[in-house]
Amino acid sequence: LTRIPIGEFAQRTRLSRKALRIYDELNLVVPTWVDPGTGYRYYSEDQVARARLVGLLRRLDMPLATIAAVVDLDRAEAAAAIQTWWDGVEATTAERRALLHYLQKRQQGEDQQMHEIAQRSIPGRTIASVARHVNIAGTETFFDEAFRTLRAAGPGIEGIAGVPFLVFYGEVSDDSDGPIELCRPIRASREDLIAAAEVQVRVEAAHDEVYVRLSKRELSWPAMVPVLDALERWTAEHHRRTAGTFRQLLIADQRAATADTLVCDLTVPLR
Amino acid sequence: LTRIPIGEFAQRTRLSRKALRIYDELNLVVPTWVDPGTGYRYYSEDQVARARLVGLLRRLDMPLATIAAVVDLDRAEAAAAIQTWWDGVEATTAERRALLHYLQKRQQGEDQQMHEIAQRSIPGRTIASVARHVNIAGTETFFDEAFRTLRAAGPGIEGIAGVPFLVFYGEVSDDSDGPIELCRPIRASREDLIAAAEVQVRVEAAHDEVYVRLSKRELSWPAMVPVLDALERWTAEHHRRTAGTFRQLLIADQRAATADTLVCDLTVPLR
DNA sequence: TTGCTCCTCACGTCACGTGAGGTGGC
DNA sequence: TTGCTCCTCACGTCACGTGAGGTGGC
Repeated sequence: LTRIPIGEFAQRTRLSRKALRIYDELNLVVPTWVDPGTGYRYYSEDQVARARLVGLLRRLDMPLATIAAVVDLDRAEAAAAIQTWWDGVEATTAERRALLHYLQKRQQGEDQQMHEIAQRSIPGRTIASVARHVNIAGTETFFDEAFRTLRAAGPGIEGIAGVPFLVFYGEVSDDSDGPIELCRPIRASREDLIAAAEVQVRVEAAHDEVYVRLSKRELSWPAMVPVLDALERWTAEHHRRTAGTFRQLLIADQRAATADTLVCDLTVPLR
Repeated sequence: LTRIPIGEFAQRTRLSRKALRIYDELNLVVPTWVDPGTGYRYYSEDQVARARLVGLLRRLDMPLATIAAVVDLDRAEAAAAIQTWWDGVEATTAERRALLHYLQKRQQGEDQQMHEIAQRSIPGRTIASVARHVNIAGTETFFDEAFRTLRAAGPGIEGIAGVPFLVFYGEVSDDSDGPIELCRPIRASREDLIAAAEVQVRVEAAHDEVYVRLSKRELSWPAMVPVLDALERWTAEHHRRTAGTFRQLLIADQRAATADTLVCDLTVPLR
C-alpha cells in the first residue's frame, strides 16, 4: 500500500518522468492510483519490477510496441518473443556488415566480379499484369494473390509466352510501399482474357536487357545493392544506358528453394 | 553536359526524390544546375557515384552528419572514418548483446551473484563539491575541470577526509545531460576554503550504504544495469530501503587502469 | 508562506514518406 | 490542350528531452 510519487518511482526504476508518463499513456506501466483532482500519478512497490523490465528492454532498443506485447506474456513465451526479435536485429546487423565489407573492398579497388553478367534481346510482346502498392511485409501476400488473379484471368497454359517477372517501380522497404507489378508475357490478344478489373494488358516493345542469375540468398535487399551496381557498371562499360527500373524474372519456385538455389534473373532493361 | 531531372536521377541512384531534396538542402548532393524560375533540379552524370555512395552509407544506417564528413575525405581517410564509426556500432551491439544475456539468465532464474555486495556505515561529514549538467561526451572534461577546481579551492592534503566520489542525479546518456556532482569529503570548515563560485560545501548526515567493487570494464553503462539491480535486490532482501541515486567512489585512477583493474565502488545510500 | 514536486501543453530531434495544392515542360 | 513531372509547404513517424506556464503538498 505504498504510494510512490512519480519522482521517486523514476529514481528507483532509473527511468525519466517523461518516459513514465508515456508508458502510462500507452498502458505499459499504469500508476495504481491517479489523484482525480490534481492528476498526480502514484505508483506501488510491485510496479518497480515491471517498469525496470520495460527500461531494460528499451536499453536493448526494443520498440515500445514490441515491449507492450512481450511484457504481457508468461516467462517462456516472453523469452521466445525476445529471442525472435533479437534474431531479427542480428540478421539486420549481419546484412549491414556484409554491405560494409563490399564497400570496403570496392574502395580498395578490388573489383570482385563474382557475378556473371550478360546481355540478351527481348522481342516485343504482350504482357498481362497486376500492380499494387506494397511494403516488405505485404510482398508475399501480393505475390500469391496476383498469381492467382493472373491464372484466373489468363489465357491458359498454351497462351503463356515466357517466365513471369516482377517490376519494382519504387523502393519497397519496411517503412515505404512502392508500386510493384507482377507480369506475365502472353501470346493471346486482349480479347482472350476474362475481364478482371485488376488485370492490365499492354504491349512491351522489343529491347535489350542486362541480367545476372541469383540464388535465393542473394535476393535479400542489402545483398542486391552491389549486384545492381555491377549491372550498372557493366552497362556503362558496354556504352549502353539503362531504361527504367530493375526486374526479377522468376525462373524457379522460391518456396521450395534452398538458399543456394538459383531462383531469379535480376534484370535491367536497356535503351 | 547531361541534364538529368530529379526523377530519372532518383531511379538511377535508387534514392527517393524526397531524400534527394534533403541531400540538396544539406549540401550533400547538390544539383549541378537549378532552374532559377521553376526551382527544377538538374543533376549531372558524374553525380551518380556520389549519390550512390550516400545511399549506400544510409543503408548502413550512418547518420547524415557523419556521411557529410565522410564523403569529403579522400579514400584512405574515408575508409578509416567509416571503420571508426562501424566499430562504435559493433561495440554498442556487443553491449546490447551482453545485456540481453543477463536478462535471459535472470529470467531462467539463474541468479548469478558475480558481485560481492556488502554494507557499511558512513559517518556524518562535510563535503565540498562541484556540480554541472553534462552528457556522456562531456563527463571526461567535467571530471578534469571539477577536480582541478576542487584542488584549487580545497583545504589541501591534510584537510581531505576520504575518497572523492561522483553522484548522478539524473540519467547521463548520449542525448540527455543529467546533473552530475563531483564530491570530496573534507575535514575543514567552510572558512578554510578559498572562495570559488562553483564550489559548494554541505554537511552530509551519517548513513549506511550498500556497495560493490567494480573493474573499469564493468563501469560502462549497460554493464552497470545488472549490478544496480543486484544492489537493489540485496537491499530489499536485507529489509532496508534505498535513499536517492547511486554514487561512484573513485578508489583508483581510471586513466592508468586496465580493463580488469578495480577502480570504483558503486554505492547506493540507505535510509 | 516558501520551495519543491507535480501537472499539461508544445516544440525539437532524425531522415525521411505522404499528401495537398499549384505550376512548368513536352 | 492534356498528362506528366516538378515545385514547396505541412504533417506524421518514434520515443522521448526540454522548457513554459501553472498548480498542489508538505
